[in-house]
Amino acid sequence: MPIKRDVRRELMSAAIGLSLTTGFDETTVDEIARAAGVARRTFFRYFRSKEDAIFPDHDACLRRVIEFLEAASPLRSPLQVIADAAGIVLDMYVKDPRTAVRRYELTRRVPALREWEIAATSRYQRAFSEFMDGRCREGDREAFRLRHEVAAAAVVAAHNHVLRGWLRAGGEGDARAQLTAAMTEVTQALQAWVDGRTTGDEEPPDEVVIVLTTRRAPLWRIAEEIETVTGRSPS
Amino acid sequence: MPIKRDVRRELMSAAIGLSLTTGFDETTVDEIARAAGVARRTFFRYFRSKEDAIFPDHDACLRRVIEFLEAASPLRSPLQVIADAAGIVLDMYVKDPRTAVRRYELTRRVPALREWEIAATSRYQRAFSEFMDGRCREGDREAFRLRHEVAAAAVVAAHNHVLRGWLRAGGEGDARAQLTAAMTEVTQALQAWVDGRTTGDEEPPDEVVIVLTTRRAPLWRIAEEIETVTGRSPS
DNA sequence: TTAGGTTATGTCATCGAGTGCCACAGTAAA
DNA sequence: TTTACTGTGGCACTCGATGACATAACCTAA
Repeated sequence: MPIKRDVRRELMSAAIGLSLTTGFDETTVDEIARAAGVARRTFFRYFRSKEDAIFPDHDACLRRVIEFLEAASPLRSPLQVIADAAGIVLDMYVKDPRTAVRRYELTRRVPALREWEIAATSRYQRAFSEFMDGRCREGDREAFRLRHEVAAAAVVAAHNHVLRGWLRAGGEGDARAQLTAAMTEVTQALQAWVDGRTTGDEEPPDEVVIVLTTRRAPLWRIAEEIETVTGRSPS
Repeated sequence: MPIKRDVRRELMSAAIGLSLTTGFDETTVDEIARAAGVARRTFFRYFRSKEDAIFPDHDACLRRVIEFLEAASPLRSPLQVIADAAGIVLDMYVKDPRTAVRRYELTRRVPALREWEIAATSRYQRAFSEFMDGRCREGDREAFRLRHEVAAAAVVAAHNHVLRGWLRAGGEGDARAQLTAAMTEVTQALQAWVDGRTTGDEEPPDEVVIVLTTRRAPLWRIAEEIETVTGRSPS
């Protein structure tokens, strides 16, 4: 039984390799197909375009991201969820550092590829933004859309920041840890605004008082309890 | 003396018009050129590609934005400066609402155009980010790059939010005022973090939620109740 | 095993975007 | 007028991308 060749993988590898040595524009689809041992027409059965062959995993990754978002618990903060979802994208790069770094070399040199990747990341951004819309109370949706779009853009920007740093370092270092750190910064900076806890007009922060009681308890009893706990009388 | 025709403008107009009626992919460069009364070869002397003919002003606008950034007073907050710079981009659309709306129709229908525009806006974003880097003390640059990239992404996202809203409304309404309002929100939410006044260590102010329940109630029931009352899920 | 169907691949033809090269016309300067 | 420059048209060519059709490989059921 002959081992089934991974034609798709071989085409991608040939596309990246030839583009790195000869240049992306200078490499024809014919050459890529021949290097992978298939016909030119077959190339276009695996990839929609020549650029597509350089980033073959974004489609599948986007699907995984959307699944992740849909499966996320409604109890979690939407901002935290999309910050986690960015980790799925990062993983796609991290799991094959060698290819990722080679690709990075290419995208730095070829504008067409840079724009292709920007378009790809914009799809994640859109998915993030729509997810946050969906997790929002319907009546608030319009009012919060700006915050959702900004939050999605911020998370994608933070992801790209970490990714580029890791790629510039040659694929060395703990990208996941760096992503976590970056996301912590971003979410802390944005969480309150995204949640609508700050309107920009800024009331002083309230203090949390948790009272455990029963529905039968009379009001004066609750007041008494709050007073002893907080040291002042509830207003 | 014959009035010199604005061939570039006529080509753009023909490209948008024909694409709206016949479809962008279905319209050939031949047809666009003929509609503008020039030869096919001339088209490519004015535009690098067919997509370029739909958005002919982004190149000049990006140059204006960069000039504005370089001319901005170093005394002003960089975040405020890029928020203002976004106004230059918005103005490009607003000064010709009719064309802007027609273009919007096109970008919604043609993925290639959507991606072209996303690539264009990413150039503004990059300019914003690099500007903030440049206005930063050299030693802080690395530490602040994440914040700069996030801030640039946030400003661009806010701009796009306002722009899309205005376009969906058919080019009616005071887009500039809406942009100012959106930028006020965004800058207030980000200013402290971008300036490094907060390190992200402190907690955002919490909101008071008082839950009256019984000790017997299961956790999911409480979560459900909080969600319906506050409109969002507890984290 | 064979027949029948499905899937992956190859061949061929065609369209159209984008580019290089050369020619020509109008215009301004010498 | 000659010279030089600029805008334009015509032509040919490459190559990305797609559709139509043929063929080979594989799987399944009888």
